[in-house]
Order: sequence, then structure tokens, then C-alpha cells
Amino acid sequence: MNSDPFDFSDVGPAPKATPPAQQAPWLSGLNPAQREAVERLDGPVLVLAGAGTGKTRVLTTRIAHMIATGKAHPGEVLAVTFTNKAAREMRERVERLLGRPAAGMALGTFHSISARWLREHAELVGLKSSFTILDTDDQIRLLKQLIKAADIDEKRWPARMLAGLIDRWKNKALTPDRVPQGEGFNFADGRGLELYAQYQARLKVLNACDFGDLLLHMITIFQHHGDILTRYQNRYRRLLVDEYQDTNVAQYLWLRLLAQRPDDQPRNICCVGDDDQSIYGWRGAEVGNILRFESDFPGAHIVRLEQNYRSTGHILGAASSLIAANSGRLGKTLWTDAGSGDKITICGVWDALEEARTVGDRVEALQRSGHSLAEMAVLVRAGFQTREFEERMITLGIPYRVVGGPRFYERAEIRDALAYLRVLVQPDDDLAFERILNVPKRGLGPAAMQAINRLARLEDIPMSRAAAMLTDSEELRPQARRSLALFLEDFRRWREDLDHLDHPTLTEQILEDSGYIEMWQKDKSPDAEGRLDNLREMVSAMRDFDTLPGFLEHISLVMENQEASGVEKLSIMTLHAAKGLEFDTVFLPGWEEGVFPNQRAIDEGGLESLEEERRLAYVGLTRAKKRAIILFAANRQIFGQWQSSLPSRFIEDLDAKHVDTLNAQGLYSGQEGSMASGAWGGFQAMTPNRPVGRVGHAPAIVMRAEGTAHNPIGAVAAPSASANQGATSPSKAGWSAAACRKPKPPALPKETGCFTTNSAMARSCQWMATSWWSCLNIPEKNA
DNA sequence: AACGGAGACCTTTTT
DNA sequence: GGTCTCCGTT
Repeated sequence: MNSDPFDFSDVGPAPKATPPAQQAPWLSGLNPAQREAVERLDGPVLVLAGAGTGKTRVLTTRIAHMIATGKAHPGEVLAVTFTNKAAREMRERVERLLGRPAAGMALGTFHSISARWLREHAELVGLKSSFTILDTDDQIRLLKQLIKAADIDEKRWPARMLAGLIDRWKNKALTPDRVPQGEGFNFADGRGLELYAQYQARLKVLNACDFGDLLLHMITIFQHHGDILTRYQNRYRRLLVDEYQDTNVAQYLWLRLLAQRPDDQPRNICCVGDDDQSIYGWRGAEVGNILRFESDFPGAHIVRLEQNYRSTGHILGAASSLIAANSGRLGKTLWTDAGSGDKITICGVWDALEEARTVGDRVEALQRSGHSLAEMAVLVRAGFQTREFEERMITLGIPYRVVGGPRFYERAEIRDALAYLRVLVQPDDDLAFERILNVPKRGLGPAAMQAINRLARLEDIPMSRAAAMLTDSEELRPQARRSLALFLEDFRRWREDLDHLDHPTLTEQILEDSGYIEMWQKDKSPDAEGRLDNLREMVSAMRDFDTLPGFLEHISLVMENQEASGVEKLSIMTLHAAKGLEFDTVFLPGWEEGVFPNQRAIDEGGLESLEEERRLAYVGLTRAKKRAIILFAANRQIFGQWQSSLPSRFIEDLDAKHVDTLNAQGLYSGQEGSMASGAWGGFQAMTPNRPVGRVGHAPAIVMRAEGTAHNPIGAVAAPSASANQGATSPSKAGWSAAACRKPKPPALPKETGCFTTNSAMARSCQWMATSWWSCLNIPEKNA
């Protein structure tokens, strides 16, 4: 919150004298490895911390230790995490250990810390301190404009693609002048770089930057202004980095610059990470950073944390056997002295509907036997998979929350409201201006927008100024001109109010005066009420901030879905979002080829991304303390098309001695009647509640393949179609769907499914014979 | 200018 | 199946 990084006024009294180390209460209960990681304060340290080995504890205790013993002043500590949640948690734990606030400590994400610093030095990169942080949405809109202006076909070269390209460059700390000519990236026949440069120039005019710029600008400043770098180096003598395996090149450079010390002084940098949990390669993370640590920081000490305190033996064993299939690991051997516990469960189901039903039933059963919903989680590969579970939980009345779902500030109404505020504090913000010019509708459509844009470009001025000029000209139709004048007049008035109204009140007034509230009140779609609620929530959240700019900064970096009630809820989230969390029970649905591992990862990234998928699976399994249930469905709808699917290869990686196949009771039940006939025997034979002996008849599958059967898959589609009828509309975006939803005839199988395509068929049959069998053939336990 | 229907995309994962 | 964009109609 404090914007001056060199302001020591809030750091409190100097720490007390050093107590004898052996009496330090915070050290008790640490195992020897943990203790070393905490106490070795001088020189570079790399802590290789396996899943559940007390990584956060080590990190927080280390900070508390150095402060409490007087080895470091809180103001010298710079601790970086990847998520705001991790940062928050870490601060809380440090302060709990210390028994007092650790004021002055820089603890936050790479991005939030950079943003704070950049506000100090914005002018050095051509920005004003009041710069706006654009989110992806703004970024795309801006790029779209540039692409259009460059006369490039938007269809062939979508803005998203360019955004991804620029992002990758920024992740590698490549400013436009540094992108190598031969860089293999192609966009619009080699015009990508040109557009990148234009984009950066445009950002400067808008007084804005994107996420990547936050780091990149700081790196540029550090590299060009040695005096500033030295100030930061001298201030932050204690660097700590969480999740080091996830750092990208830019973050790595950022850290290296800060960790640089004169030769006679130790580089007190402590990085904590786990190469087996590196799951952000797609976003530019370089596992190489962690693998290279020793050579980067000569004299580095490496501490391995291998005792796992989280999971029971079978879970750990299964996870270890899975990750062992990867190559190029630093290698750790996790162990636990907790009991072996339950084996992990693998459960095959017919389709996604049954998958959700199975999970729901299990959740209810656990709940009945006294388990808390807060200790259960459903972890999916990709965001879209959450829907089936949401719908099921709604039907069952099980409270749930989708963690890391659409962010609060990404909702349209919040973005609209924010756009008003952005224009208010920074009239140059064209993106915000454009967004609200005709929201709510005030007769300023495309024609007016175009006129403003043309003039703005011609005169090289912000749109708000161009708009003001247009109210004095004959260019717009009288009606539009009047409307525009009123719009600008509103802003003039609101700016006057800035001085004598507190910002939540002013915001309310703006939303009221502008007709924005009214717009939603008149809206008859079912979620209009929710949007008004969100706006109210936003206004009340503003009260926590002293200033409007402070709030805007916060919301663009941090704002998350806030948990209103204290009701215990089942967590549903992606595997990525689950990193760092733990639950007694973890459900892992969708373990099918194409879903997990993800098809794109298989197609594009080669072995490397396949291994990343496997690490993701490893992360998923190791979230479980006591129970892990893996599910896979034989059929799944993808893009509205039914596809047959095969169990994930990761299932096969699991050491059988840690695995149980589900008590197959009720597997496919309820649908059996409709599916009993036809050429469908092969699949049916595989239901584990059939005699195991029949399972092995591979020919049955071939039969099915040749059966060109509309029958079997028609039967699949039926239940799902009827489910659509009854399903409560999901929380988001359900408006028109709810109204026009009608029963549809069962979808026909897609001809290119793996049973009709030659190569796919061959492959699938092989899979059937090997992997699917082997996992279902495991002797059943408890019938 | 506003609305509604048809058609093309689409799905990783996120600060 | 969903969402977004374009284009036609009022």
C-alpha cells in the first residue's frame, strides 16, 4: 500500500537482541533439513521442496527467524510469490510467528511489487505515475485496432494470437528492439514485430502498460539506471522466492539484477521450488532456472526437503510412481511416516454426466459420515470442465465454489464501472473511454465513435479531447452532438465532485447519474439482479481504500472473488489453481487421452509438454491428504460432439499396488436398459460390475468398431440431452439459453471418433487391450 | 440505432 | 454446446 519503497517510517522499532537459537520457539518441530533451510541465512540457498514437505513453513519461518534474531530488518526483506493468495498467506504466517506486524517488508507477487516500484520511476520509461494497468481484454481490443489499421486480415491473424506472441516476447524480457530478427515467430507475414512496436508506442500514449510491462519496464530501468538499481540492491538484502521453478526469463533477470552484490558480499537469495511441480511452461516458465541455480549463484547450498507431511503412503506412492515416468528431474525421494492409508481409487464411468453424479454421490456420502465440504475438492484440467460439476452440485444442493473462476473484475458490469472511474482519473484512457461512450446507450453509436477516433488520430490527441472538439463542430448530427456534450459535461461535474465526495459515494453517484444502474434495472434478463449486486459489492469494497487510484491499482492486480459467507463449500477448480492447496479428499475427473493429457499438449509440445501434463497430474494427486479418486469417462462431449475416449496414459503410470478400482456398484446403472441391445457388448463388458472374465475379450471392441453403430452412442446422447432440459442454468451467462432450451434429439456419433478412423481405431484397440484392461482388471475390492 | 438470427470460431492452463 | 461477430430486418 505504501507507495514509497524507501519510506522507513512505518517499520517500527528495531528488533530485539538475538535470543539463543536453540530456544527460539519458531524452530521447534522442524526436521533437520527444514532447519538448515531456515538457519542458513548467508549466501545463496536453493530449497528443493517436494510436495507437502513444509515449503511454506520453511519460507515463513526463515523470514521470521532472520527478523526475530536481528539478522535482518523487515525493510530489508523482499519476498516474491506468484499469486496474491500466497503472498497474503505468507505475510499472515510471518506475522503470527513474530507476534507483530512485519511492516516495511516487501512481500508480494512479482507483478504487484513491480507495479509499486514502477509508479516511482514511471517517467523513466515514458509513463506517468498514474499509468493504467491494462488487462487482457483491453490488450486484445487495442491490438485489434492496430491490426485493423495495418490492414491485416483479422480473421487470419487474430488479435489473440498477437497478444500471445507479445506475451511470450515479454516473458523473455524482449523489448521490440531486442527481438531477434530471425525469431521464428510469424504473424501476418513477418509484421508481428512491427505491430509489437506500434503497440508499445500506443501504450505510452495511453499512459498504460500491460502485465508483462510491469516487470519489463523495471528491468529496463534497472539496466539503464545503475544508481536506481543500487538503491534497490542496498535496500533489499534478503531475497526470498517462492515457486522458483515457475519463474520465466524476465522474472529471472529481475531477480538476478536485484541479487547482484559487490564481490565481497554474499548474495542472500533463497529460492524455494520443486521441479516436479513446474506446470507453467506454457506461460514462459523456465525449469532451467531451477536446474541452473548452482551455476548462477556460485557457492549455493542446496537443501532437499523430502519428508512429506501431507499425504498417506499409498497416495504418495502412486504419485511417485507417476512422476517417475518423467525424465530430466533433479530427483527427490519423498517419504512419509504416516500410515499407508487408503489406496487411490480409479473409477471408470460412462459419460461426463455419470462422472459428475458419481462425484456428487461420493461427496454426499462423505458428508454423511461427518467429513467437511471444505476438505474436498474437484480438480479439473481445464476451466470448461467445471460446468458439469457445478450443475450437479446445484441439483444436489451441495454448496460449492469455483476457485479462480471468472475474476470479479472481469465481469462486464464491473469493467464498465471501472471504465467510468478510469476516465474520471485519467481522461487519456481511450480504451476505457471507448468502452463507456455508448454504455448505457446514449445515441453515440459507431458513427460517433468513428468520428471521434478519426479526429483523435488525425490530431494525435486522446479521444476525450477529440470528443470535446467535436461538440463544437458540425461534424456530428445535432442529436449526437448534444448527447456527447452532456456526456462530457457529466465527467466535468464528477471531477469537481472528486474533491468533496468520498470515492465510494462518488462512484454511486456516477453509476446513478450516467444511467448505468438504470440500464440494468430495466434489463429483464435473469442475471441483471446479480450484476447490480456485484456493483454494490464493488462500491462497498472501495471503502477499504483511501484513494480512488489506490483502489484501481488493487482491483487490476488483486481483486478476486470474495467469499461472502462462512458456509463450508466444496471447491471446484483447475489443477493449476490447486497448486499449493491440500484437501482430505481430492476428486480428479477427466483422466482421458485428449482431455488429460490435453490434446494440444500431445500434438504441439512434444515430450516436453507431455511431461508437464504429467507433472500437473502429480500436482493433482499430491493435493490429497487421505483420499484421491481418479475418474475417466468412456464418452465425452467436446464442442458439442460426442466422442469416445480412452483412459489417460497417466493411469497406466500409476503403480498398481497403490491403486484400487472402484467398487463398481452402480457403474452405468440407470442407463443399462437403454444400452443393453445392439453392437455395444464390448463396452458393456467392461463395466466392472460384470464378471471380470468377460472383460478381456478384445474382439468385442473390434465388433463395436465395425458395427458403425449409431446405436451405442445414440444411447449415450440421450441421457445428456434430457439433462440439458432439467439443468438449472449455470450461474454465468445462462440468460438466453434458459429460455430457448428445448429437448434435442440424441446427437449422432461423430464419424471420425476413434472407433471409425483407421489409425485411431488401431491405436484405440491397442489401448483397450493394454491400458484400459490393465487398469480395470485389477481385482475388485468390496462389491 | 436496436434487435435478433445465422454462422464461425472454440478450449488449456494465468499474473 | 457456448460465445462472439456479422448482417439483415424493424
